[in-house]
Amino acid sequence: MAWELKSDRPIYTQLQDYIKLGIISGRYLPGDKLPSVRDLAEEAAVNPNTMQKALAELERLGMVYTQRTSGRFITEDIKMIEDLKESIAKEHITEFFETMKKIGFSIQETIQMIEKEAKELTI
Amino acid sequence: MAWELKSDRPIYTQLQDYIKLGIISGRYLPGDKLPSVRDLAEEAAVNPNTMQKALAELERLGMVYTQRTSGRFITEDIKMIEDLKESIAKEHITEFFETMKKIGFSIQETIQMIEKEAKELTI
Amino acid sequence: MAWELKSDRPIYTQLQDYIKLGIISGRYLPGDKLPSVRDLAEEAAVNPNTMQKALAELERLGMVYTQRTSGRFITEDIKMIEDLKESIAKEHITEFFETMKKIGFSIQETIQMIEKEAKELTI
Amino acid sequence: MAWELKSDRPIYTQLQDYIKLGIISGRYLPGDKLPSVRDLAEEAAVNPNTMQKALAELERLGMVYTQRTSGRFITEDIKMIEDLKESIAKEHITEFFETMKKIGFSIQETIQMIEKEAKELTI
DNA sequence: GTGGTCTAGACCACC
DNA sequence: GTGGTCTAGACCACA
Repeated sequence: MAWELKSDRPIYTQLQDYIKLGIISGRYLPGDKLPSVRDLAEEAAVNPNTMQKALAELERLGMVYTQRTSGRFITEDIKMIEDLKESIAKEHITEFFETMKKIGFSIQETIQMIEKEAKELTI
Repeated sequence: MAWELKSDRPIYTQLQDYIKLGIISGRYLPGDKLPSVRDLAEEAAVNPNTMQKALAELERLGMVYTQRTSGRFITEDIKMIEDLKESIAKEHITEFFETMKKIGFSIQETIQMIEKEAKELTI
Repeated sequence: MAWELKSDRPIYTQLQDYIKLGIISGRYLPGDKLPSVRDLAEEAAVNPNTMQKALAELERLGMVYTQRTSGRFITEDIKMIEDLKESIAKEHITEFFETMKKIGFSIQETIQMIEKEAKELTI
Repeated sequence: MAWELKSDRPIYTQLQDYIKLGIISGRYLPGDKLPSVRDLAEEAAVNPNTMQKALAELERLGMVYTQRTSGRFITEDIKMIEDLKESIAKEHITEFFETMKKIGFSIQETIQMIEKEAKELTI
């Protein structure tokens, strides 16, 4: 994983985003066991407390759950994962449309360009 | 103008991007006079030398040209502006596709989602 | 090295010319490491920023390349060096013909004089 | 005439060079009357005293002579003019060879290049 | 008042 | 120690 952390946003929210991405992209599968907080923290080069905070938040959201003594696991609620995937995608889509609008393209023009670009990418 | 400058990338490149955006979005029209280096620097809250560096680079690219003692002007080469607009749009499209791919959507799925989203936005 | 800097032309362009001369004359060989910006600046008795500006321009032209943290190196593109050598020589030749023309010698007369002078110099 | 004066060499010597050039290039003909010191000074945008100094030196060299009450005239000693022309040309030729040597060309190579260039210029 | 250049001095990331 | 960036402040030519 990348673990590229920027300084203009709280670290723990970025950690959350990376883990969420791991879940929705299928790298972490439903029911899988997550690495330990300590291992994840080391991997991301952050303080374990920061990673702990990120995971606690994800747990509050129901994305992961803890089994005492045996570790943290990815939720098995597939619908929740699908919903998260969709909502994150929508965020990026909205942001993308806004960027294109700033450049000077309407939604229609953006659609046209993206379809054209898609054809070139899938040749 | 926004002039939101982050610290994870050289400021002068960000200034370039903002000015490029101003040109391709039509806020600065071909042949228009740009504010003076000093004014732009004050507006962006950076050192005049930094703004100067950004503008010198844009000049090298042909996006602006200088009339000594009277100021800097936006290029009147409309094709160049259109090309820049398109290349910047393509960059964002490519980046967008990559982001969606990370989330777990193929190009085809992304297209479908974006068309669906576009319909909702244009209702 | 000479580093004789005049005040009727930007210093950084003169620095560029000196370094170019060093490259085409073979004093700096392809792939050689240049002295550090600071050392070159001290040697030429200019501000490091000025030397940096000169080198950045040479880098843009492809005459030198940078390996971050380890230094700047002369291009290994021998053809580029040969081309530069030739173009600089042509500039001087053209300028020389113009000077001779001002004095009142045609190109043919200049050729004759220079051949005569060459014979005397090579006796 | 150009009258481009640099600050890295005494002005009056540069004025001498310009006038010498005028003489050897035939713009001022043997026996011609020179403009007045005042007019020449105004034309060159220098102090009349400076121009006076330049002319006095040329007079000492015999390049010009003064007829009281009627002004300064170009020498009618054609041989002197020819000699001057030749010596100035030789200076430039010598300097040119040195420049080419710095670039990395021998006298022979320089001759070859200059003959080649001359052909292109006289096409 | 405009852009352009230069200096001095500082801080940063990288290895 | 390396290149890279940034700021502050100064001076210049030009019209």
